[in-house]
Order: sequence, then C-alpha cells, then structure tokens
Amino acid sequence: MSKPREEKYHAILDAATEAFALYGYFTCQVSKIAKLAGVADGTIYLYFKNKEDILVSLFSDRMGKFIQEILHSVVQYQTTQEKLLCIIRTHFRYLQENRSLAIVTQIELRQSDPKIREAISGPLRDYFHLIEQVLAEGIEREEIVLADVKVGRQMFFGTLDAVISDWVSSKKPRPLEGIEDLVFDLMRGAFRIKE
Amino acid sequence: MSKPREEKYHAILDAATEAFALYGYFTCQVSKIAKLAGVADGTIYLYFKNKEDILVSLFSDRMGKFIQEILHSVVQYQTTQEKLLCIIRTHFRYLQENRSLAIVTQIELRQSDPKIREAISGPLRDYFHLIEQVLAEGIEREEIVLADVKVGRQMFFGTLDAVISDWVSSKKPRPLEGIEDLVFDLMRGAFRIKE
Amino acid sequence: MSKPREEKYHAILDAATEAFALYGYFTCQVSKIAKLAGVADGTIYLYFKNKEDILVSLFSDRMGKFIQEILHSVVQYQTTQEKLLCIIRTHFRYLQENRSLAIVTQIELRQSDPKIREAISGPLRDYFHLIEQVLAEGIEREEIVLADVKVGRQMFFGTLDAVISDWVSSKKPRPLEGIEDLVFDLMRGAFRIKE
Amino acid sequence: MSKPREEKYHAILDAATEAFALYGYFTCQVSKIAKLAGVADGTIYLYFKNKEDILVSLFSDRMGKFIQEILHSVVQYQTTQEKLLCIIRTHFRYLQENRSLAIVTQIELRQSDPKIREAISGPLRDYFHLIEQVLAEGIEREEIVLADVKVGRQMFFGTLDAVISDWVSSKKPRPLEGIEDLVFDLMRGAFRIKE
DNA sequence: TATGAATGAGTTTTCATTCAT
DNA sequence: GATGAATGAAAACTCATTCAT
Repeated sequence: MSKPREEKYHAILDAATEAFALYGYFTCQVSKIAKLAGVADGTIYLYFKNKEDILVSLFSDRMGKFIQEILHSVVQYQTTQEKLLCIIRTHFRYLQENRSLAIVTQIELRQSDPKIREAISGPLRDYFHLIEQVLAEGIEREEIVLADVKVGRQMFFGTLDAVISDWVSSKKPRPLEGIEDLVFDLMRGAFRIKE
Repeated sequence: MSKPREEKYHAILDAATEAFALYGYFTCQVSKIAKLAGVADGTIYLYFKNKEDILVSLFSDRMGKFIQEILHSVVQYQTTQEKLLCIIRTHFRYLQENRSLAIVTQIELRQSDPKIREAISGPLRDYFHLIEQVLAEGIEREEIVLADVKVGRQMFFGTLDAVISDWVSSKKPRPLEGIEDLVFDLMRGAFRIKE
Repeated sequence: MSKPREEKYHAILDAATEAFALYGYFTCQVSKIAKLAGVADGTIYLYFKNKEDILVSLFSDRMGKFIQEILHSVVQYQTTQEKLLCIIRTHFRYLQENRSLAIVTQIELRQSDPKIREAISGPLRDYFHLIEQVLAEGIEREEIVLADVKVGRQMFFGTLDAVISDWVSSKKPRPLEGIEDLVFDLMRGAFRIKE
Repeated sequence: MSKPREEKYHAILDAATEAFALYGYFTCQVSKIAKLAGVADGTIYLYFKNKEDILVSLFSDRMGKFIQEILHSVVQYQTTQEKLLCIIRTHFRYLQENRSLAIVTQIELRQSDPKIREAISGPLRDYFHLIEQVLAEGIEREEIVLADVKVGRQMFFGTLDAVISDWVSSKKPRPLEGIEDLVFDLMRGAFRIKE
C-alpha cells in the first residue's frame, strides 16, 4: 500500500468512526462518511468492499491498536496488582482520547447481525484472554484470591465497560482519571489483594 | 383498554421481543413481527405509532416489569448483603426466563439513535437508582465500605451485565444459578462485607 | 391467483413488453415499466422477483402463447405444404398483431447473459422442435425432399426471422400479408414440394 | 495514424470483441476491455470517444473487413450459382475463424438503442446490398427464378444467420464446412437454379 | 501519450407506513 | 377493528468517464 493510499484509507476510517458514533451504524449513510472524509461516495468502495467492511475494518484496526497498546503497557509490570491497575488506566486513557471509538464500541459491540458480531468478536476475545491470563497468573502466584477466572474477567471488564458507558452517554463527563483509583480499590477488595 | 385489545397488544410485543432478539432492531422488518404475532402488517399500526414505538414500548413494559420484580423482591430483605444477593439472583433468574428480552436488552440498550436511547434510559435509570440506594444505605449502616456510590453501582451492574452478555452470546450457556455465588463473593470482597 | 392480482400481473407484463421494445432491456429502467403500467415502482416487486424475472416471465408467457397458437393452428392441416404455409401465416400474423413482442423477441433473443439466455431458450426450442417435426414428417411421407432436418429448420425459421427483423426495423413497414406467398414459394422450391 | 498507435487501436478492438462476446455489450465493463487489451482504463478514451464508439468501430472495422473479403471473393466468380456458393462459404469460413466476432454480431446486431442500431446498420446494409445485387443479376441473366429480390435476400441471409446462431450457441459446434453444401442445395431449390 | 485513482450520476431494490375494502 | 396490497422515499452500490501526474 502506497503512502497516499494508506492516508485515504485511514481518513475514511476516521470519518466512519465519527459518523458511526454520531448516528449509529444503521442510521448512518455511506454518503455521510464520504462527505466527512472529504471524498466522493464511490471512492469509499475503492477502499472497502461494502458498508459492513468499513465497520469490520474499523474494529480490527482500532480495537487492534487498543489491545496492542494495553499489551505493550502491561508487560512492563510485574505484580498482578500493578498489571490490573495498568489495564484500568490504559483502558480509560485510550478511550478517553478516542471518544468516538468508545461510542462506536459501546454501540456496535452488541450488534445482533451475526456477520458483524463475528467480525467484531475477534479483537474483543483477545482482550478477554489477556485479562484472564493476568488473573490466572495472579491466582497461581497467590497474589489474588479468585474462585473462577471467567467470572473474575466478567466483573473486571464489565466494570470498566459500565464506567465507559456512563461516561459516553454523559453530556459533560467527568474526566476518567479520577475514577481509576476508585475502580482499582473495588478490584483490590474483590480479588482480595493484600495491601 | 379492553381485554382482547390488551391481549393482541402483548402478542405483538412478545413477537417483537422474539424477532428483535433474532434479527436485531434494524434488520428486523415489521412484517416479520406481524407474521410472528399472527396479525396483518397493518394491524401493528393500530397498536403502535411506528416501529420505534414498538421498541420503546417493549422496554417500558418488559423492563418495567423487570424492575418491578426486583423491587418487590428486595424489600423482603433487611441487610445490604441480603439485598445485593437478592438483586443478583432476581436479575439472573428473570433474564434466564426471558432469554429473548435479555438479548434485546444487550443489543438495543446501546442504540445511538437519541430518540430510542431516551426512551430506553427511563427504566434503566430506575434500576441504577435502586442499586445506588441499596449501596448508599449499606454505607450509612456501615455494612459495606465504599468510596463512591456511582462507581459501586457501575461495578455491580457492569458485572451482572457482562455475565448476561457472555451468557447470551454463548450457544450452550451454563445455567446462571451456578454463577450467582461466585459473583456475590466478588461483591463481598469489593464492598468489604464482613462474614 | 385472484382476478385483480392476475390483471395487474398482465398489466405489468404488457408495460414491460412496450418498454423493452422501446428502449431495450438494459436501457429500460424498472421505473419506466412501472409508470407505463400505472403502478408504483415497488409494486413491480410484488409480482416479480427482480428485473430479470420480468423478462423471463414475459418470454414464457408471451412466447408460450405464440407457440400455443401456432401449434393449435397447425394441427388443423394435413399436408406438409399446408402446415408450413400455416406456420408462416400464423408467425407473421401473431407478430404483426404484437409488434412490441416482435421487437423484444428480435432484440432480447440474443442476449449473451447466460441466465437470461437459458430462461428464454425454452419456448424457442419448443418452436424449433415443432418445425423440425413437420419437416421430418414431410420427408417420411415423401411430400418434401430434404437432406438435413436441422438445416431445413434453420432455413425456414431464419427466413421468417429475417423478414420480421426487416419489418421491425422499418419505420413504415409494408403489411406482412403480401410476403407470405413470396416466402412460401421460396420454401416450396427449397423443399422441392410438388405443385 | 502512426504504426504503434494503430497497433494499440486494434489491440483494444480485439479485446472488446472478446469481452463483448463473453459478457455482452451492457454487461461488459470498459475496465474489462482495458485489462484484456493490457492498457489502462483511461487509455481506451485516447482511441475511442466512449463505450458505444468501441462497439460501433468494432462493427465498421470487422464487418467492413468481412464484407470486403466477401466482395473480393465473389468477383472471382461468374455464374450466380457460383457467386451464391462463394458467399455461403466465405460467410461461414470468416465467422468460423472469428468466433467472437460471430457472437458479437449475433448478440449486438439487434440492439434497440437507436444510436447503436444506426451505426451498426451501415456495414450490414452493404452486405444486404451485395446479396440483392447478385440475386437481381441472376434474375436478369435468367440463371435463377425469384419473384422478389428483397425476400430472396431475407431468406438467403436469414438462413446463414440462423445457422451461425445455432453454431454460436452450441457448446460443441459441428464444423460449418459440412453444412455449406446442405445450405446451398436448399438455395438451389428456392431459387430454381438448374443443375 | 499513458495511467489509474477519483468522481458522482444513475439504478435496482427494500420496507415502513397507509388506506380502501 | 382487521386486512394486506400498494406506495414511494431512501440507500447501497456500480461504472463510464475525467484529469492530475
């Protein structure tokens, strides 16, 4: 892929993120994405197979980067406690810096259309896997107490997700920085992490 | 509202719940709901203003009953510990018995369309409020330790939601009964509930 | 199929015949057929699966009737000579009375699109078969002399087709009645029919 | 026209013949022709005004050569009998050697689009004219008996055309050489040519 | 000349909604 | 009230043609 080609590809993906966040996938016409990206409608189809492909690409590209960033940050820490805190912080920071992506994630993560779900579920599963790994390791090292890794992950991710959900739907959201420690404190209790 | 009128109203709502769960709101045609309800397409419009109104009614009706049931159950308990466990159990049991509603909730709870969001958010806010009340009361009575009621609710609801989300998307879900205690144990830790 | 339903079905088919004759299949928009038939665009799709289905139905319906009429007429005659003359006359008369059908036949009979070809070829093959049967019978009864039935049919049909082709493309065509005898005289010579 | 320019012109025309034969004029995209010709899409428009112009040029060029070849061959013969046989043979041989052209001719000869028809009709009319001339001369010289030259031409051309039509649509066509004599024998009867 | 990325007009088809019966 | 045939607005997508390089 040449430089200008890649640039336009990402311009369209950026525009789609904005547009999907604003209108939702189904309510958003391809022409709106095109206008936002500053290209003609037909140009979209030089870069994406169809509308669905835009959404799918958006997820694998953006979510991929999100997971990548979290993975990259987590490996710098040793203890389970640090790792969990790191995930919380990176999760919040990344989505705070990419509000439209956060919205799209919130909205479209739950599409029922089987084809879309399937395409989306990939990166998310990776994330779930990472969390579960950290928890399993924590149990093994006896740094945390947890009866069921899957339920542990559900609580951990569900909490972050609920926080983001509120933040996203709030008109004037308070910065997520202030919440990190509150969330972490709950996790410390839930996972019986010693002081 | 006369008896037979009310019957048909609920028949359509039941059909819509099934159909939305199966296809998703946007992908589901009104004619599919009509067929499932055993009425003509036009009949739908004698009971609902438009397609959106079906979704909105579905939420206020079904979610309303859901909240009602939880409220009703919770008041039978005294301690915060018991109340939280009661919510967990009722939440899981109700959605387990109404799988289609659970799916619709998961999927459509996060519509971006502002009109739909607004309509949906009512019953949900009631639920959030209930949880927060229980938590606030628990703090006051010193039965739990919690720095921020809102974050506490986000964790509590987010966890239940994530469990349901996994359960809903699993082809062969394990019964939710086995998970209740695991979830509650995590909450006990998070909220520092004494044994 | 109820009465009014069948009426509209044929109204659309009539309109399509006119429109395809006027513009050609590809150049003719579905909306033009709808306007000509006096129905809304969407109504077309209550009666036909898609644009292609209109063309296919047109052929099986119209060509079917055409063949039917020829078959019906031919059985009334005994000698090969009479039968061939009957085919010539019926062929000319039918298409003269259905000029648009004649045009559509001329134009679309030769579509390259495999799906369309296949659908169209059915009724035509029936016609070819009929002609070949008459010729084979004539040979057997020694009423005509002909080395190869297929080539005989090609000449017979090709001649009629070429006449119609000229007639169709002429702005002010001379009536086909005057040509029947000329054509038949050529056939008589070609097939060595005795006086 | 310089040499290399002319080469590319014909390369495009060759490619168009193949592509139109394969897909049909309307179903064939200009980009397919370009790819087949080994040039860029835009290059096509340095040699042809538009898509239609390719088809038109194809006919005047290819059909022109076709007529030329027939004309050239026919003048070598004296008697009407010989001339007609020569036309049959050349017609069959030329199209057998240019199957794609034969297909395109069969398919597109009958376009309804008036502009296309007009452009195509030129070379065809020349051909018709040639046949009619041979026939008129035959009548004059009393080598054939024929009441109407136009109908005679219609039969003559229609027969050749029908043979080609069958040959073109057959997956495994028998060689046309075997048919020449069969066809000629029919013509001899039709035109009352003496032995 | 040659390229091929970009354009945007144009077309088929769907489907929520209406309304005559 | 109930029906379901008819409507027509709306939207995804295609592709002939252009033009900056």
